This record gives sequence, C-alpha cells and structure tokens, in this order.
Amino acid sequence: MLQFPPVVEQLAVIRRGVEKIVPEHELAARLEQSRVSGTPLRIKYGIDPTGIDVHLGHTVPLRKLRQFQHLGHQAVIIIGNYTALVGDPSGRDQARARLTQQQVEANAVDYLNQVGKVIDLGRAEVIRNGDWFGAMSFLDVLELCGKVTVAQLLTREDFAKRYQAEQPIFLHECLYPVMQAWDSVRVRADVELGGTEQLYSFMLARDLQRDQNLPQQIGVMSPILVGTDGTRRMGKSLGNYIGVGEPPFEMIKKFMQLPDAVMRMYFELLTELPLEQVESLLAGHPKDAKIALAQAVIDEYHAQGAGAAAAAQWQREIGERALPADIAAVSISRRELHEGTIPAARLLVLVGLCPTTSEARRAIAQGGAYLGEQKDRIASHETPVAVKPGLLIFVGKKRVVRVELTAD
RNA sequence: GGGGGUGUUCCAGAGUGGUCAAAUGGACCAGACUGUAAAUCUGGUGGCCCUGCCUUCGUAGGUUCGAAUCCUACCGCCCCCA
Repeated sequence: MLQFPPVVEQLAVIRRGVEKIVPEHELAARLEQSRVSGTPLRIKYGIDPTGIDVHLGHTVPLRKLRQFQHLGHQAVIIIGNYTALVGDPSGRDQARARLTQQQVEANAVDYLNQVGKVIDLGRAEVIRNGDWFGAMSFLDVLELCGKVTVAQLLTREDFAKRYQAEQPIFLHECLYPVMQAWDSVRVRADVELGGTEQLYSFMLARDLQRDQNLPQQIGVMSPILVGTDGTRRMGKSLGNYIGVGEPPFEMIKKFMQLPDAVMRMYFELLTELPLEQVESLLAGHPKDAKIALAQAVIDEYHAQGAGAAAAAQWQREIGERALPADIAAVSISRRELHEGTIPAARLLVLVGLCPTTSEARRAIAQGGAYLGEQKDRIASHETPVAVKPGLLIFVGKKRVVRVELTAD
C-alpha cells in the first residue's frame, strides 16, 4: 500500500501559489480518502499542442503537477490533439485560427520534450484525446451535446462578451469546453490543473462526471503569470517571456530587468523556496532578491551551479560594467580603410552594430557610440577611426564587437 | 444579393489638395539618474553620397503646376439588411 504525507502537509504544498480551488472543501476529503485507501489521486493537466516554445508561464501548472507527483499522486497529461483543432476560446475576444492535424502532431512531440524538463514523464500517463474523440460517431456527439445548454455556455464570460458585442461565436468553439470536460470523464480525473480562466470547463467536467456516476473532479487553478513587462500575461506573441530553453545568462538578464513588483509572484509560482525565506528576501535589497530568484529558476532548467555562474557573470559584466567574457569578433576588409582609417558611421554599419547608416549617425549624434576599452565617445559620424585588429566598438550599453581585419 | 464603412509610417490613431517623412500616444533606441527595477527628464525612431536628395500613406491607373488627401478600377477587412 502506498504511503502519502499527512493531508495538512499535502494541502500546504498544493495551496502554494494557487488562486482558487473549487470546491475548496472537497479537496481535503479527497486527499484523506486517497491516503486511507492508499490510492493516488489522478491529476489531469491538458495541453493543446498549438505552439512550441514552453516558457515560464506554462511551467506554473506543470510545476503544480510535479508537486502532486512528489506527493505520490498520478499525473495524467492530456495531449489535446483534437481540441487543438478547435482552438481554445478562453480569454479571447475572437476565434482562434485552426491548425492542421500534421502541425498538431509535430507540435505534440516537441511539447512533450519540453514538458519533460518540468515533470517526470516516466511516471506520468500521456494520453491523446483524439483516442476517444476520433472514434465518436455523430450520434455520440449529439448525445454529449444534449447535456449542455446554450444558456450554460453563455455564462462563460468570453462567450457572453462576444455575444453581446455581436462577434461571431462558432459552433465548434462551443464544443471546446464540452470536449475538455469529456476528457475528464474519460480519464476519471480527481483533480484538474489549469489557469483561472478554465473555471467554466472545470465545472462542466463536474456536471458530466456526475452524469456518468463518477467522482467529481476538483479544480486547482493557478493565477496567470505576468510577463517580463509586469503587466500583460506572459506570452510568446507579446515578447515578454522567459523560455525554459534559454541559456542561463539570457535568463538572468531578463530576470534582473523585471519590475520589482512581480517578484513575489515569481518566487511563489516558479520556485520551491519556503515562503518565509521569500519574505525575508523581499525585505532586503530588491537586487539581491532578484539574483536569488534568477538563480533558483536557472538551476531548475540547467546544470547545478548554472544559476550561481550566471549570477557571477551578471555581477561582473553588468553590475560592474566589466567587459563581457566573450565578445563577438567581426572581420572587415582592409580595403575599407583609407590610410588606415574609416569614417565612424561606415564602421558601425560594416561591423553590424547598426543596420543602416542613418542609424549609425543617430547613435553617434546621441553620444551612444564608443571606441576602445576606455570607451571613448565617438564625436562625429565622419570621424576617421584608425582601425587596428582587436579594436572594441560599443553602441549603447549592450552591444559590443571586436574588429578583426582581413587581407582583402 | 442590396446598403454602408474602412485600409496611413512597428502598433494604435490624427491628417481630406501644397507649410507632410506625415500630429498624438504606446513600443523601441540613445543620453542623464539608477539597483541595466520603477518613476522622471532630454533627444531620437523610412533611406541616402544628409544644410540637400530619394522612396513611402492597400494595389494599379487618372485629374492637377502639385495628391496620403480628388476620380476610376481592383484587392482586403468590418458592419447592417435580406
């Protein structure tokens, strides 16, 4: 018989960083039941393989799933290869573009690779919902639809909004929550994980489960992680994300530029640091807290010690404005030189620091271009620069190259 | 099928015959400050052989000394009626 930690302990872990549990009171009872009977709870998490880059926002529910795994419960990953064909209408004010089956398949494989960085896939069930939806007849679909009313659908905020705004709501979109709920029936979910925008689907799943005389699932909903801009939700298209596949130094740079206000949320949702420790970190200097945050997250997705190494590099190169460890070398032809020199603006373009001459002129005019280790400011776009191999050229605070010369 | 509307520089959104490379805001870039956070301030954001020249305002033509602005056709998007 399996052993589970005491219910209070489990609850403490589960509640961390969770916005809503519905119905809250059922969770403890269900955990108790599982502990007594030695049966793990089945924790469902569904993903639609619509994109490919897993970022920290995606890891929030995934981490919750991992926590459940650590507590001894059964992770059930649903690959929504059929639901992806519909497109999740959640939180959208218009219909989402549909994908082809081929795209979805390719995405699914890629997704699992990335998901494996967060949870233990070896101990998880991975199921495609096409397994059952693909086999359903139209009659089956009709029967399923007979369990949901339009009025119910319209209680969803996004549908209601679109309805009122006279925006189109397609029938297949209406089926999305129904399909998602049916997944819960099929996998006999005890708990479903997701964002707060999933409330409707989670509740619908309970209705369908009751209809099938199954235990009703409990929804454990995480808040939406805000992006690096501190305002909008983290998302690939908004360019405000930190990807789990990014190199440590790239990650720490993004972390250090985070608005202070989001730190508490990031600590809570993206790390396992005890909350008391988080509070004391937040009470100290924000910069130190950010370093601790970045290290904790980086260590999870890279080799042990990667976080500390990245922090040290950040401190050296950015905190102390030392020269970066690896500066890209760019070769230019000697033929560009006239008596050993070249006009400054032309140099910046040749070396790739500025895309156009106009931009190079601007950078120089605004005092944002420098030469050599001493970072001497370039005075004018026509200043002749004496180029010697190894010369450092800077534009702004972040861009540097080292020039090399080729014979011709 | 009928009626109406709309398409502007990265985004939003002004501009309805010259003073428009095109207001304003966002975003972004550079500078100051700083913890490369926030806030704030300054300058900038089509290109070039840069006191001037060239190309841009859905596409193609046309009217005009002159068009983002007027006309014609086409394409796209939206709404209403049926």
